[in-house]
Amino acid sequence: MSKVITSRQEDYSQWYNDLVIKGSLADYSAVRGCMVIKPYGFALWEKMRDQLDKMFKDTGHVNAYFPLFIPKSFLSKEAAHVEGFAKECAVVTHYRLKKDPNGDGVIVDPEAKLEEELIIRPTSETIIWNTYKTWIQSYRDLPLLVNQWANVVRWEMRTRLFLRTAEFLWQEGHTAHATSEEAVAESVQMLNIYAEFAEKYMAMPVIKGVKTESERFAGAIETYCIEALMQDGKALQAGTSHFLGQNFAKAFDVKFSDKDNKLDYVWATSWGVSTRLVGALVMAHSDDDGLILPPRIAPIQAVIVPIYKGNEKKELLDAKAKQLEKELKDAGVSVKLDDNDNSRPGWKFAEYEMKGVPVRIAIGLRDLENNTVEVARRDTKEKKNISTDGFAASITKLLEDIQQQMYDKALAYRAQHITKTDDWNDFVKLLDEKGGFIAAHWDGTAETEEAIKEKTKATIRCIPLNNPQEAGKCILTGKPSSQRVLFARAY
RNA sequence: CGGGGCGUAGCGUAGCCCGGUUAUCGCGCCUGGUUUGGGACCAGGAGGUCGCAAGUUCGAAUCUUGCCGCCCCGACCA
Repeated sequence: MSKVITSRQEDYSQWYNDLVIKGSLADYSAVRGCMVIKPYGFALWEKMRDQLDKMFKDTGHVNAYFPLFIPKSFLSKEAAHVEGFAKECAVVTHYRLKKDPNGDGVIVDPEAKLEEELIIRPTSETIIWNTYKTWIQSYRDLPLLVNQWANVVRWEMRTRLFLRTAEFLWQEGHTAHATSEEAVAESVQMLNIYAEFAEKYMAMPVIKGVKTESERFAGAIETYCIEALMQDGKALQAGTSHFLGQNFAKAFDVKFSDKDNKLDYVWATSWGVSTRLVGALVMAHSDDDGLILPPRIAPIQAVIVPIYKGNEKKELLDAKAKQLEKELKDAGVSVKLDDNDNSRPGWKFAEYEMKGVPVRIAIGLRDLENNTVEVARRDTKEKKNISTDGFAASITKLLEDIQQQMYDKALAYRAQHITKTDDWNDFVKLLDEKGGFIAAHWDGTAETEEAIKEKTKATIRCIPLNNPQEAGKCILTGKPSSQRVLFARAY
């Protein structure tokens, strides 16, 4: 027993850390607040990235790359934007080091001070809109649909692996449109893509909604979001899509001529998801034995473990295992045959459970005689023997079932954790004892939202899209309200 | 930045209160052998600036002071 995971009940935070570290997703690094994404964790991110990238391209977007550095003056051009990010920007002030004349090390060369300091991008709206100014002249240049995969830096006071690190990987889409309607439609389209990705691939149900003014992206007119629910009852924002109006076009003077040769500012969107999704995936599904990964995102979908006694029929067994591996590969399953002789089957079983591999296939001498294998699924721990006739089809079907059942389970959990209440004491009690989303009336003011946050640490996660309208009274102030909004404590 | 915890081999730790041979144990690692249907066993072996620095002392992992780093909780945020 070399790897022990803290149970969720004992310490949820520690459980999460254990999973990330012991599941080989990431390591702490020598840099405060930054992590090393290990190969297995990166493979997971790559699976997400590749799928999202395909979905972006299928909707007409193209990839590009903009600089890591942003001139300081750019950031101040959009007032709300600078306000939102100023507190967490890393700044480059010099471009050279030199030998320390008083010691062995190096020091910043005071002679090499930059004329204008550079900000490490916390997001790229400014550098991109500064560039778009030169790309856009006419309505024929629109829409401009660009995405970039990049790293960004936000100097957070307190960090958590994947959920909040000083540097993280993400994609940021930045689009320009001729009309407001078209830009809004783009924001909603991307929100739908995120939701589809979360639900179909990550098996993680999400609620689509809009943010209140105080939770809105700095510089946006409207922020759309998908909100997911974690197993400890806390909400997690899994993706955002912003309708930016003409704010950045005005700040960077990006105008276009329409068909009637009239000049107008262009309309913008931006949208992003990050490596935070890895953290969401971990917390949405996993258990006290390790990760549980949905088949469509799992780097390894099935692992084959041969079990032998000495060298008896070992060649036959090896041949059979290789044949099964090939059958799965041919069927498009990402499979690993673990015939490493250094660790024994029991160790391998535990290890692949830790890593969340959806399906484990064990084959031994008994199976060889019976033309069977033992198949174990990670999500339910269920084991059964199946025939090797139609093997690949059985496994493919099983992977689909697991994907579906993981989603259904998460959906059922969420359904049980959206609670309506109209009573303040009940509201507080629900937050403390049950968790999850609480659907309650709100008078629509930022003051009330802030007061609720101070009293309960719960924030308005979103106002769901197509939210039913219903007359009621604000949960805190009793003032009239026209709809319920979703409150939760959040990551 | 405040509160709490911690720093001893790759990982997890004992020893510290009450200073005294060669710093404990487990896992992992290396060599050889036996094993393999739920984290194997035997034998041998390698591996240490006890977080860093100064001080007290004949003598410091242990006492004193300062510093550094990490984790958890809170304020900030995705």
